[in-house]
Amino acid sequence: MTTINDVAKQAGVAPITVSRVINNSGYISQETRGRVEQAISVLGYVPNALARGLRSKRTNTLALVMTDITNPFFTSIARGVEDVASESGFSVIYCNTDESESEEYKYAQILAQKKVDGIILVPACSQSKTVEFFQALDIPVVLLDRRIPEVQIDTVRCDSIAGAYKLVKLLLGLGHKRITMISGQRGVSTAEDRAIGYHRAMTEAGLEEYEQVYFGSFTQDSGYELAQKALTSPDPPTAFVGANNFITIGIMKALRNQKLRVPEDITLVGFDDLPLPLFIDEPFLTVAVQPAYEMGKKVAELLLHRLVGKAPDECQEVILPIEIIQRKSSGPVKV
Amino acid sequence: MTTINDVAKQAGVAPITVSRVINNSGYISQETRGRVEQAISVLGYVPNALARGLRSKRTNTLALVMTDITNPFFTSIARGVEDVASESGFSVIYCNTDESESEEYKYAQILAQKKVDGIILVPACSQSKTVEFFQALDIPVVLLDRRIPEVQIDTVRCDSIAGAYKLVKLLLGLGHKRITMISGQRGVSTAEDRAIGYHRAMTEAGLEEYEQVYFGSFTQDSGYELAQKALTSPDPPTAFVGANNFITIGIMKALRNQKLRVPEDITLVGFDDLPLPLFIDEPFLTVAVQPAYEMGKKVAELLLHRLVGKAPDECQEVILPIEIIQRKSSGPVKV
DNA sequence: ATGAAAGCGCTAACAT
DNA sequence: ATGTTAGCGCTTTCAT
Repeated sequence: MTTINDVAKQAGVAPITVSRVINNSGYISQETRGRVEQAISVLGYVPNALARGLRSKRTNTLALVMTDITNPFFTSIARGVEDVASESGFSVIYCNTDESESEEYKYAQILAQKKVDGIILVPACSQSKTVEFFQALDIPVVLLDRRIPEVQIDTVRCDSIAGAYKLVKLLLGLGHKRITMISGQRGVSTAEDRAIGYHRAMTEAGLEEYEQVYFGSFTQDSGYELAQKALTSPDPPTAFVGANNFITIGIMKALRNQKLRVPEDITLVGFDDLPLPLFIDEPFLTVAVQPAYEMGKKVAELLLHRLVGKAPDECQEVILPIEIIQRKSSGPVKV
Repeated sequence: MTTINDVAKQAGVAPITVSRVINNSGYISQETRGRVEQAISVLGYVPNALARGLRSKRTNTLALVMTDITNPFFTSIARGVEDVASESGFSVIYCNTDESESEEYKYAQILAQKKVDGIILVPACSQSKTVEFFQALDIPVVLLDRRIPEVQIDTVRCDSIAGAYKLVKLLLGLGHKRITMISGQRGVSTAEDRAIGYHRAMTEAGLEEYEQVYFGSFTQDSGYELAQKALTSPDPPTAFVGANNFITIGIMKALRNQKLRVPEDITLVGFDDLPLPLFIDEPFLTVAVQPAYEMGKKVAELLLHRLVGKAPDECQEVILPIEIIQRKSSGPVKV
């Protein structure tokens, strides 16, 4: 294996000079730089990141720990993170926890061992000890998408309460009263907050008696099952709100299954769009859209600022806007 | 930061003894092991993977370099790789090249620097110098999904020629003659092979004069544009074959755009299914399905065997079966 | 069953 | 503008 010493000999300089060339640090004469670059190229030298990291205590690596890498919402986020990180010379390690605390813990161990410089975490649940684990090791962490109450930590997310509130308001405006929300896991802030926003809108409209929220998980299967349950209840809803894209698709399937047409027979709205490349039909769902790519960019920027000490001491909470896109799936209540 | 030396002092042993405990290597008395584990727990010690890798020359890390991480086909592959790797104590670094040779080169540099133990590569093109780059550095590489001619290297893929052949045979059996294939990039084996399989079936049927293959890229946009072109040609096809899932969706959109119903007005088949969670409609496309998850498992197994020297010296080519799933989208030719 | 010494490849700190 | 020295945290090698 070619090392920095081999390059140094080949170029007739000291190893530290080679180091300065490959790091663009310190003063190097044009002439010396040329000789070193020549030697690097001749020998096919590739710096050893392990040695660099061990010595310098920086790996130029971030980690993005997500709960579901198959969800296009997170894929878009990942692109945003990657774009910003790579522009600053950082690489990104992607980890998928599948909403499991134990998987999250497993990755926390690995990432701590690998000495990544910073971590972007979508916590699997609010009780997660992962943040404290990293903070104890002095590894900067930033939360993404979901908040954890009672912990001082940088967070980039959207206002799920407001998003759900607006979505339900829209339904109320269409005359709906029996509105059912199908949400994600209890103990996950986005699932809880969207239920809170729903509750707020319903209460304001004096419709407490019609309130119906099901908690499950952010998957199609869960959405399907809970929608089935709601549909077979004594007083089935005239409108559904899905707390994320997969749940909403699950609800859609349940509706199809019951031969209910959207929006002719029943109304359906949800959180998070699906990207165009995956649609065969024209997009027709009325949705609350979170700016996933921008969330990824923003969270990476925030973390990178932290790393170079450019961020203010107190922790920041960045709330990005949710946009309601009204399409065909939301119709007036049928009588 | 807590190091192995701190743990050693705390436990009253030598650092090497701590090393043996955390690596489960060599002989350790139960009593010593207990004291060391106790010390590790008390101090919250996390081993430094950089130091370990630097010294031991193994990082227990694989890389999976893909061309499009947003494609569910690759997401499934990634799961297969992850499952096998993690079972063997390896972690996986995921890289997305977006079909770009220069991105591929960029990641090659990073991965070589990080000293990953082995690499699974979906080459962006057949002329890629990436394989030689890694081989020169003695880093094991295995190709996935796409082959590179004239290079001796382990490969796990499906038989695209046979898959396309079967798909076209099916169309011929339905009475179609004017069959158009929309394929991916020239110079990518899957794009070329699927065109070859098409050609073979058409030739066998004596339909050379009807042959029409468009090369573009494996994206929805490309599929859309090329399908538009084909539809506005003097002699438009009665059936389309999309060379991957995104292309097929693009074709579908072009058909919608022309108010053509599938399969009543025109037939559409393609490669690679879309996973159920993303479907709102019941799946209705007739497709040639590659066993993505198994491909991922298989390629990871092959690479891990290479790493421990369990694989035979000569390189292996594993060809997994393609399954044709016939659904509603393929109908008889309209007269 | 345990330990001592050395060194992996690099860069921080301090010269010159 | 370039070099010397030392050491990051660990495991290999060789002892005992």
